[in-house]
Amino acid sequence: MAGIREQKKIETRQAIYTAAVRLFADKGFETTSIEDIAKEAGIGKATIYGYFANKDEIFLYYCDNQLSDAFSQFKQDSLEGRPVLEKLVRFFMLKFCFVTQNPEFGRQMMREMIFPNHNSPQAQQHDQRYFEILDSIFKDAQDQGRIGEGHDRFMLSVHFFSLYLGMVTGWFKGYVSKPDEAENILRILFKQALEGVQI
Amino acid sequence: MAGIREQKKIETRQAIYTAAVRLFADKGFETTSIEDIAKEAGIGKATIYGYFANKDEIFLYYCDNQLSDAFSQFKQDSLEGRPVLEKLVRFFMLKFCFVTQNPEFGRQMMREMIFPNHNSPQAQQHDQRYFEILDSIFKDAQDQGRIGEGHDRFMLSVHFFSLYLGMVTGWFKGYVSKPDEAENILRILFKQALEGVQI
DNA sequence: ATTAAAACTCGAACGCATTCGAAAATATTG
DNA sequence: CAATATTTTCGAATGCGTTCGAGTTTTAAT
Repeated sequence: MAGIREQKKIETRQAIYTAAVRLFADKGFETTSIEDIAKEAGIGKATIYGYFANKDEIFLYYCDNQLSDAFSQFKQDSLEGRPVLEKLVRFFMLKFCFVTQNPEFGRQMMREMIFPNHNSPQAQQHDQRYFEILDSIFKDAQDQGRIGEGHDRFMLSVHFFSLYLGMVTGWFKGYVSKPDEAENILRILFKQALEGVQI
Repeated sequence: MAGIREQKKIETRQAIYTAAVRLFADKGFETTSIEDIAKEAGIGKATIYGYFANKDEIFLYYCDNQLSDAFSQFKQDSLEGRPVLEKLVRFFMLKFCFVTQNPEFGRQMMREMIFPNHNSPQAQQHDQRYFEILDSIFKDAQDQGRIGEGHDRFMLSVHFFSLYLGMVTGWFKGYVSKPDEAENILRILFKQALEGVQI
């Protein structure tokens, strides 16, 4: 009988995941232990390691799902004719929402995504989807003659992503405290990048 | 007798620090336990917590010392008449050296400095010194009429620091593998920022 | 010099992520 | 339907960072 095992594997993974999400949301990441998750999911704690490599990966899986939702929401957003600046700000602020909703989650996520301890294929895949969206924004802009064709689109993506990163750092360090302020800083930085600062 | 205690405090702190540096350099950060450090320093492990709040702080203290050296070296460097681009690249590549010398150290440092778990005054102080140097670079540039006076110097600092951050991320994610490449990417990004990408 | 307060020390204990290893569940083969 | 191989499970054990608390040393006050 093929399938009894496969069926259970899927169910168990899902059970772990939903238990984890519930607890993370309820008590936070650091204060939720693997044993808590196991108990909530009704299994032994060692079993979890048959489904996720470590605690961080459960968390990353969650982040990835959340952000995927945000990304697809962005695609549906009709920003067709809007200026590049507007599109970029909108895109990154969408991502930033996730960070502000639960600061502890956000920091943990950034740490894992930006300076990962375990370089998982998960994260790499996430990056790719990320940069695809940015690429499409810049492609439109180049087609419309708003941005020079000579600029490598990947480098443009890296540039604006970096600026976002810098702003988020400021947020976690307490230099930026309100979301409005965050958006404003993003706008200033993006404008600098678009217009240049040199005379 | 005033001083017996103060004297010992300084000695003990130094002993912990040198033991930690020796072991970190020898075996790496994660594989060096607090107990190892205590043994090497000839004290009990709980004693360490009277001198450093946690393991990360010992490490940050080390990073801070290393980078302070690099910074003062930079000031002495005679880049007087050179273009802003050159100064900036030189400054950040100096910092990047530290990252490349021991990748594990570098990642750990970035994690703690950019998305700190414990927001220590240590790190804040470090940031400040950091931005002071950038500020002086931009001040010179504005004085020489190379960069518009209208640009807030702090925002300029944030901008270029962000670009550095983005490059380092690429390094840890494996998209950038050689230091030469790193410098090149930095150049491209900095040029984009200086000249702008908009038409 | 005596003594009470304060600071320091360190082995034991705690909580937690992760690994081990033997037992149980399922699949595969003859 | 055995009998054997493979996977999955989970309590126990490991290792580590950090905290506790009792004992010790130094300081301050009389």
